[in-house]
Parts: sequence; structure tokens; C-alpha cells
Amino acid sequence: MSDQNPLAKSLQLLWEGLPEPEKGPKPKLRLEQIVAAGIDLADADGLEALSMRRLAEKLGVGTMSLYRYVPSKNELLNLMLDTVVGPSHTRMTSPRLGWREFLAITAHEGRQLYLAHPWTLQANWSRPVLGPNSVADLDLFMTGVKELPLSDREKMNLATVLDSHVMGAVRQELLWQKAAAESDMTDEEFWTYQLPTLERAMESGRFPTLAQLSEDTFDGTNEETFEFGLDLLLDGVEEEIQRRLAQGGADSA
Amino acid sequence: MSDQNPLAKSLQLLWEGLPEPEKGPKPKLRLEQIVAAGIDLADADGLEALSMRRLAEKLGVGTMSLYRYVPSKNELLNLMLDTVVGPSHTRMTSPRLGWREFLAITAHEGRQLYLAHPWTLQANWSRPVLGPNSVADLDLFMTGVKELPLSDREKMNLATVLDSHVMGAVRQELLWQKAAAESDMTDEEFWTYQLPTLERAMESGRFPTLAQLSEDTFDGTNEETFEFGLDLLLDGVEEEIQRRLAQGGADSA
DNA sequence: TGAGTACAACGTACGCCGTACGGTGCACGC
DNA sequence: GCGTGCACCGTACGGCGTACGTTGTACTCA
Repeated sequence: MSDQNPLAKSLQLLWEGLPEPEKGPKPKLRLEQIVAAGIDLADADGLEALSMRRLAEKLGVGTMSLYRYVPSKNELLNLMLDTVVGPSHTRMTSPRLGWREFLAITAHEGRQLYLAHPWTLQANWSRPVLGPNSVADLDLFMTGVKELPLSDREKMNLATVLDSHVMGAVRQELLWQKAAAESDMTDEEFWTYQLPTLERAMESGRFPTLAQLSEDTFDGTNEETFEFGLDLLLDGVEEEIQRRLAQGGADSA
Repeated sequence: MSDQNPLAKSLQLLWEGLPEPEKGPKPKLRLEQIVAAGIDLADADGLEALSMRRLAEKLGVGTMSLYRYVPSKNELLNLMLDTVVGPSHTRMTSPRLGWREFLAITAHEGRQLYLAHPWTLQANWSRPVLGPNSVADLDLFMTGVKELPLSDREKMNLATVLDSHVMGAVRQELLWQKAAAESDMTDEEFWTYQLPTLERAMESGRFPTLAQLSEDTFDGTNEETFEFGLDLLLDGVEEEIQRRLAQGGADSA
């Protein structure tokens, strides 16, 4: 790792943590403490409540002391992200699982993770995290789909596509929660207040198709949507591999 | 619309715009100008560059004057969002299109929209937009899938799932662009700097499956991933409707 | 024509934010 | 026992969103 590399510091922090100092006074904190406290705060009060000042206060240190451990808030977020996908959470599924079950479990665990840490969806806008836990997660995924008759490149695409679906579904789910919370109302109240406007819109004749939809069109739960899309994807995979098996060999590496 | 409704103001702004004043001096600006300037700014320099001060400066007015038109920055973002999905952009596809083509075109146009206005992916974390253009968009979608033998509720799920896929894929795409830009490097440089760390990780034996992947595993383009997932979804839909048609009637409303 | 009034413009200020900088004092190697 | 390198962190700067209150304009009505 040459000093020329401008990402060296960030990557080192992710993969090796902070080097132990030898000379000076004992550090009051450990990097892991800061990261853990950050995750706690973001889980509890949302990403917008995670400020360096609040975090420092929570840890009982001065604000600027945090910068002895972490070069910037952005870097802290990267550490938080990689921590949160940590091994305790990866699907410890028995390795002998059919690919369909494996993909379904992966998706469901992903959903639980995003629901437990909603800030992850807003946070990683800054930089693709290539930390050890993320990489381990990808390794686990690739192991789980080893037997699928797809090329490695296609498997990679599958990983991305599955994650997109999970993120997108959870995002929808959180959107309504947040909106209601910000306006100091419950989900239902929020809907209720929107209803009159929508009803007037329906009656205006500008939306002929919407106006004719059945009553329960918008009653679906977020989980239902999630499962619906997951089934579509898995069916799509199934069909693709049937097609390949039918016409002979697979081109998996 | 009673005054009790705490969302009345927001909804009115979206659906009816600002009421014309009769008494006082002529307003210097129009609401649409502000919204358009906001979109311009966010398109050009990113959402983080869109501050009320900069926006006001761009428009040649004092900062606080903007609040004569828009109650808050959040509300402005909602207006921007609904504007950007405006009718000029909706697929003006001939109504007699097969469902598969229709869904594919919808997805592709969505992708173009998100790529043209990347900030939309970060912005609508505040409130689900139920503006006239968004509703019109949904109406158009529902018209396009009218013939599909799915229930209305399932069609709604399909709309959400498709959008999730599009958003997720574009998000991945933008992520790398942004990361590189923030570090003042190109995409390739960014990769290059990460490589040594990854190679060391591969050689560590901690990621046995990843270490064995073929060379081109990570060479896929974002567009390729997008198409891959889209095909999976559409194949999934195809299979589902085959299944239904095989066993008799559909339960569409 | 003059008074009253509603409303547009916007300067100032408050309390947040991330973080650059530099001083203070601790703990170890010599 | 002292020099040195580092931990801690107070202060300050330039941003942010926006609450509040003043000023001046353009209309209605007497």
C-alpha cells in the first residue's frame, strides 16, 4: 500500500482499524465504541439526528475528540455501514439449501436488516463500501448460488438485482412511516388527510383508469408487495435455468 | 377541504398552485419559476448544492422572499419531484402495445428519468408525493396493464416492484459515479485504488468463493444489470399469467 | 382624493451543522 | 527528569433552514 494511494487511509480504517499508539497517553475511546454509538443513535433517532456533537455528548467526550479516531463523518458512516452487515447477521443457513430457498432467505434477511437500520438506505450515497463485512457477505452469496447454471457475471447481476428489489421495497415501506412521523400523525391519519384530494381527483375525469380500480387496490401491505416481487424474480430465474438446462450445458465458471 | 386538515396547504400547493393575490403589490416571481430553477440547480450541481440562499441568488431575490411562495424547502422538493415526472416525460406510447413492451418501455423511461435527475432518488425521503403528475403517471401505468390477468391490487404491486427495480439499478449506477467524483477521480482510478486491498483480501483465504470467480465477474455494466433484472421480472410475470390462463379465468376487476 | 389594508420583499438573527486550527497536558523512551 | 509525540478539546468559521418584524407598494372603499 503506497502512500500515493489517496484511498489508503479509508481502506485501512475499514480493514485494519486504527493502529495502536505507543508513545502518548492512553486513548479514552475505542473506534468500535464510536461506531457502535453511531449506529445506536441512527437506529433510534434517524440519520438526521446523528451529528458529531450529539455523538460526542453521548460518549462523554468533546466533539473534536472524535476526529482523533475518524477523519470525517462520511468515513464514520462507511464504518457504520460495514459494521451493520457484520457476520452476526449474515444468513447462517446450512450450506445444503436449494437455490430458491437460499435466495428467498437472503432477501428476507436483507429486508430485516434494512428495516432494523433504516438509515442505511440514506447513508451510502457517499461511497460504495468495500469493507470486510460487505465482501464477506458477497462471498456468502456467491457460495449460495454456486450451483446455479449462470455465469459468474450473471450471478453478480443477480446479487445486485435482488438487493435492489429489497431496498426498493423497504424504501417504500419507510417512506410512509417517515412521512407520517414528520407530520406528527399515524399512517392512517396521513392517508385520511390525503383522501379528499384524491377523491376529488378521481371524480375530475382526468384519471379514468384509476377511477375504475377496485376498492382494495391500495390496501396491499408492504410485505405483500415485497413477496410479490420476490416471487416474480425467483420465477424468472427458474425459467431462465430451465431454458438453459433444456438446451444442454451451463456456462458457469 | 376543511381548515382542520394539516395537509391542506401542501396538497393545495401541489394540485392548484398559489392563489393569485388581488390586493397587494405584484409578485416578482411565479411559483413555477422557483420550482424550475430548483430543478436546474439540483440537476447541475446535485441536491447538496441546492440551498435556499443559492436558489434565491440565482433568481435575483432575497433569500426569505422564497418563503412567500413555498412554506419550506421540503415542500419545494415535493413540487420539484412532481414536476419532474410531468407529462412531457410520460411514455406517450401508442395504447395498443403488448403488456411486455409496455412494461419494458416504462422501465426504460423511468431509468432515463432517474439518470437525468439523480437527486430524485435522494429527495423523496421526506414525503410520498401525491401530486397531479405522479397520479397521472400511475393512471397511465394502470391503463397500460389493463389487459393483464392480474387483480388491481397485484397490478399496484407490480408498479411498485418495477419502480423499485429501476430505482435500485440507477442507484447503484450513480453510487460509483458520485464516489469517484467526490474523491476527484474517475471511475477507473477509483477502482484501481481499491484493487490492492481487494487482492490482498482474496489471497487471505477468507473469501474462498470470491477468490475463484472468473475474471470478468465484475466487468458487467450497469445497463446490463438493469436489463438482466428487468428480464427476470418480465419472465416472472409471463409465467404467472400463463399459469392463470391455463387454469381458467382471471380475477382482474 | 385620501385612508385603510393586504400583501410582497427581505434584512437580521438564532440555533444548528461539519470541521480547521492550535493550545494544554499526559505518558512513555531515553 | 526531560523531550517528544500524541490525546483531548475549546474556539471559531462558514455554511445551513427559517422565524420574526420592518418597509413600501398597490389596491379598495369612503
